Amino acid sequence: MKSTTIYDVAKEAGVSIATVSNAINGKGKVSKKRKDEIFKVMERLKYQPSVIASALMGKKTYTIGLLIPDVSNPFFAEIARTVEDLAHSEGYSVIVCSTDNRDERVEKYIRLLEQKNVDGILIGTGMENSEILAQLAEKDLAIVMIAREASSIAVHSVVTNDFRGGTLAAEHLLGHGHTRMAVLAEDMRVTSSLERVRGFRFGLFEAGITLGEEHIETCGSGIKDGKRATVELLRSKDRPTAIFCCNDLLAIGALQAAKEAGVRVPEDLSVVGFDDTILSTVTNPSLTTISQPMDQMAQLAFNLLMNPPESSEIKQRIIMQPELVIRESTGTLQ
Amino acid sequence: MKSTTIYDVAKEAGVSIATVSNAINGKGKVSKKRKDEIFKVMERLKYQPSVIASALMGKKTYTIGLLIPDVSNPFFAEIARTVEDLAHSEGYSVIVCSTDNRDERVEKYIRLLEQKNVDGILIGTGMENSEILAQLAEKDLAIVMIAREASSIAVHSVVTNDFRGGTLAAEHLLGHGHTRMAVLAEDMRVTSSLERVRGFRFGLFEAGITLGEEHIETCGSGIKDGKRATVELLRSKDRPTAIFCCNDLLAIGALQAAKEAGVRVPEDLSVVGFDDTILSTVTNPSLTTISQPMDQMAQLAFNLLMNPPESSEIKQRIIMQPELVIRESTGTLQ
DNA sequence: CTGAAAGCGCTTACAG
DNA sequence: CTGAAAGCGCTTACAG
Repeated sequence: MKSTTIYDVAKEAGVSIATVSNAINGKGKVSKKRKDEIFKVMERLKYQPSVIASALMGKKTYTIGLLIPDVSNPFFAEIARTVEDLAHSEGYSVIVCSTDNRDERVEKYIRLLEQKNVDGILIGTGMENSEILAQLAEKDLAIVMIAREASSIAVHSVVTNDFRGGTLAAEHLLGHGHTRMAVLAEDMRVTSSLERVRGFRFGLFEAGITLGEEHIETCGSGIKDGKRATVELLRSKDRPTAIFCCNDLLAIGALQAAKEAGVRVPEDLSVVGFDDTILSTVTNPSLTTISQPMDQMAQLAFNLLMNPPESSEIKQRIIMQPELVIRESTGTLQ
Repeated sequence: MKSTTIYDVAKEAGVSIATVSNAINGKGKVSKKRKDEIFKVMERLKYQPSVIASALMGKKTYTIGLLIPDVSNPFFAEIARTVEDLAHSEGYSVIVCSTDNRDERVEKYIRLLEQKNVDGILIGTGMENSEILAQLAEKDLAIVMIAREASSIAVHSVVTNDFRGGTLAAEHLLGHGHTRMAVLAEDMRVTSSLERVRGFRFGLFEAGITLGEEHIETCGSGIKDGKRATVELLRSKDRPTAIFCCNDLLAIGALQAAKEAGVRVPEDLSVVGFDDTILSTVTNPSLTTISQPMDQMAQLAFNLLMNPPESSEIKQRIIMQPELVIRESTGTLQ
């Protein structure tokens, strides 16, 4: 069943398609009477303008792309939801793209999004090779990075002060008297993770404690990875009394490893996560973690995407402050 | 910067745009030599065909819509990821639509998807008013329901035997000697929840136990809802010794309520969830739950969407079997 | 095997 | 205020 087109309503209303188009878009001048007539016909015929056709004429597609490592990771699922709601309220749809932080996927997705003429891309994924981004930045496609750094490429970005987040974690742990600590870092592609580690290290450094390379475990970013790495740590002779994990998933893995090893949290081991996802409220003990103001970040990023600043040469970089959320997984050694 | 069009490559290759189009689509006959030439030019010019333009000619948009209650709910986030991967591997993008099970949202999203000419819609959301669906079913848009029933409307669907799932939960709990049980049901819009309750009831009935209406709490579908309802239940005089929750989120709420009330799980109270999301592995105690073969379901639903059976009059209804996953939240009363 | 031409459903100057 | 016409970037018969 062919759907009704602008021709159908034009014929039905006894006007030209140009007039119908003008009426719909509030362009040109159309007499009130004609306009009412047209709208009545549109209603009767259940006419819905084709986004495809109007996009072909250089109008928007009312679609944006959201690149994230993985929607099934609660942190990104929450971002996706927020972005989706914002977009929806402005008539946009969002195409979700899980990249697993893999360059081929990033590249393939971006190409797909370009072919579909999306109006903008929100990038919250890490990537090895920023060439892809560099190429993108040269086209006139709107791009905003969210919760990730765009090393050296000129794009707008909304990020959390990850360094500060790491330092917050360090200070909290130091406050509980810990001195032998370890870090679970995500893999090198995610720049935010690196910053967190740096910040953590800096916090310890300020307190006169050095965190050796051997106490930084670079693992994946899932629960299993965190568990595996923690099993290692707990086995070592100078076992740490506290672990800072660069995301909540890793922290949960740490919790599980501790439980299996009979190590009590927080009595024998403190664990700090990052992101403050729903998961951190669900574990037992619940997770002390560093939170980012995700809703605000999504809001700002979306706005930047839709209404880029006039002077397009200057790229904005909005930095949000993280917060320490104290729950049950941290405490003083007993 | 205008992107390169088929005209650019045609001119560059010294052929007509028709020939370029044919070469790309493998239509008509184009001599090997010309074809090679054309592809070389395309590469050089970094030509990417416009999906928009070809969609306007009645071709596919290579985009599908996924309607779910909420991407930030891990169960649906996992579905979204699976669907996304399947779609992506066939060159499709997926527009994720979180409906909160609210009709206005469902309606608005569907309209949006129609205007964008998506090639199909996967529906995993509940809705009060099936009229929307009925209207949709009349158009020639491909639709498949996943993990939700389409009451009385003729559409393809891939569902879990929710009734059986409820019964499995009942049998498991009965096996541990429980007799005073309660149910946390999601709200009425989600038909799957109703089936689960019915199945649970049936299981008890077969064992000669009647589950009164007063032991069925209809709440929302989030953690908070589950917690609130459980607080109520634990307060009642003939407090239940086991609770069957229609999803994992509710079950987690139950766990939290129990913890706060000093009720031990599973010693004093058993809790069974549904869905087997990542959350169920993360709680402490971890959650006994009923799992659905989500990957398979997504796979089947996607196939049905892309390759609907010939005789389009007959709608398929694929039913998957749920499984009991025993973890730590259930046991014999002590 | 290849190209000229029509058309998909819109929007946008441009006349009137 | 309103309409005829061109054009967006493709695909598809139809000739040759």
